[in-house]
Order: sequence, then structure tokens, then C-alpha cells
Amino acid sequence: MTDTQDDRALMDAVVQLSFEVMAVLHQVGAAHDLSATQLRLLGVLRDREPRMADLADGLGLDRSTVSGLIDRAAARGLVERFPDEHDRRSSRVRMTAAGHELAVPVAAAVAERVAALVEPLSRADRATLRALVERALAAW
Amino acid sequence: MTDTQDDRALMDAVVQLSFEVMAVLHQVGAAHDLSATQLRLLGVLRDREPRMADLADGLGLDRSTVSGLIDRAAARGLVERFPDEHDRRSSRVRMTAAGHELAVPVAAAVAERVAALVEPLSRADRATLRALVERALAAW
DNA sequence: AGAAGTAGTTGGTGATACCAATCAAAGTAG
DNA sequence: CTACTTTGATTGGTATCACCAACTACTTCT
Repeated sequence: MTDTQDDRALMDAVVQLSFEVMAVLHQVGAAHDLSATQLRLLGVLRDREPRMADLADGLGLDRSTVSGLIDRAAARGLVERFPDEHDRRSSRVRMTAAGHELAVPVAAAVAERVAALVEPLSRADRATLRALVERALAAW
Repeated sequence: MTDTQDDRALMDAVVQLSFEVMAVLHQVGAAHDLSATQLRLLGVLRDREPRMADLADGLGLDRSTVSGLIDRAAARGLVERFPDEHDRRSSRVRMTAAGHELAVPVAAAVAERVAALVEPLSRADRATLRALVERALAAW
């Protein structure tokens, strides 16, 4: 059983943290002319070459939204579509070399800014935080 | 000094958590015909009656963005503008009774969903998580 | 009083995201 | 093997969000 006041305080803290993190993503993205969604896209494509439908499912977005997203990213040369071997209806998506080249410094910048966000915590506390968050996420 | 791999892992965890939380906000908001930004707006106005400029600063948004935001929220009867006593240029904003009535169940729904997100953690771990996040946020 | 700065809105643009409709390809009956 | 249904992806249409530049109204500074 969870206590209602504790729920509230935890919610406030976690929601506020999330807004801070999203603000960081916006800022870092803007510095490279990328939206937060495109940032996320590059993150997902870092080690995957999914079909459009998988991408939409993974991002929790409508397929038509992902179509436009990939259109714009492809127009910039960051990603490319290629046909699926087993299903001729499907397009799959992968990052281009240019996409990877952009993703590396962007990820570094985000890591740096997030590190700054948790900098007031001691090294041990940061390790604890990371472990707790990872454990919560592991179970959905 | 922070270690680069630890930075990466912490970044991944925190960013992923943030996207999960934003997804929750989107879903809860959608269930009440509110965007994540409007949700945030209601949160900010819960105990404040700021001027437009303060609101824009607090949300980290352009003033013109906030104008439109308040226009739409006011059209729905959730908030209202009222003149500032000391400066006739300023509009201040407050929630209406209808706004408060909507904010209560929405906050409860968000708290419930966030609680579900951290439900795999023990009660003690949740308290630790909350303390760590609050401490990180307290120092910006 | 006049100049400079601040508060807020308006108009214009682009990105995000949805839904409904459409087309092509695959899968499932009968 | 043909007909029905499902699935993958795109297109067109709409609303919101967010920015910038320009503008009006009011304050403050000199």
C-alpha cells in the first residue's frame, strides 16, 4: 500500500525532474537544429534498423507521425529508408553516416548536461539513483 | 570527477524515465483533452496567480507562446485573465473554479500512474529515490 | 517632457501529432 | 485459386505548440 502524500511528493519530484530533462533535450537539440523527438529518434536508431511500424510502436507515436518524422530526417540526410527483405510492404529505417556523426556529439552534450543536473549529488548517491531508476524501468 | 561510462548510463536511465513520465502526462492529459503543456500550466497555477511574463519565465516559454496557451485555456473556461493592480500593462492569470475541478482528478491520475511506474521499488527505495531527486532539483 | 525599456498581443512559419482515407502487399478463407 | 480481411505505409486535413518579428500600450529613466 502506498501513502497518498508520499505519492504526491514523489510525483512532484519525478515530474519536475522530467520537465528539467526535457528542457535539456530541447536546448541541446536546438543547438544542433533538432527537436526533442528527433533526438529520441537518433537514440533509438543508434543500434537498430527497424521497420516503420516498429518505430512507431517503440516511440508510442502514430505511424503517420513517424512518416513525417523520417521524411524530415531523411531530407537532412540523417537517416534513410530501405526495403525489407521479407515483406515488400515494409520500409525499414537506418541512420546514415552523417546521422551517426551528429548523434555522437549530441549524446555527449546530453550526458554532460544531465551530469550537471545531478552534480549536487555525491558519486555514491548518483550510483544509487541510477540503480533505482534502472530497476523501476526494467519492470516497465 | 565523473566517469564517462557512468555518465552515459545515468543519462540513459534518467532520459528514458523522463520519456516514460512525459508519455504518462500525454496520456492522462489526452484523457481530459489537455496537452502536456496545459497540464503543466494547471500545475503551476495551482497555487499562484502570476503575470504573463512570470508565467513565460517559469515555463521557459516565449511570451507569445503563453499568450496562445492562455487564450485556449481561457476559451475552455479553465483560467481567466485579470488586471494587475500596480501595472496597467500587465495581465495576471488565475485558475477558475472549473480549472481547479479539472486539476484535482488530473493530478490524482498522474500521481497514480507515476506510482505505478515506481511500483517495482520497495517503499524504502521509493523514499530514497524521492530524496535524491528532490536534492538534485533543489540546487537547480 | 522625451527617450528608452517592459508587458502583452498579433501575424507568420515550421514542427509535432492526431485521425480518416487510401493503396499495395500478405495472409486467410472457402 | 479467387475473395475477404488484415497489415504496412503514406497522404491530406486539422489543431496545438513554439518560435521570431513587429506592434501597441504603459512605465521608468534622464
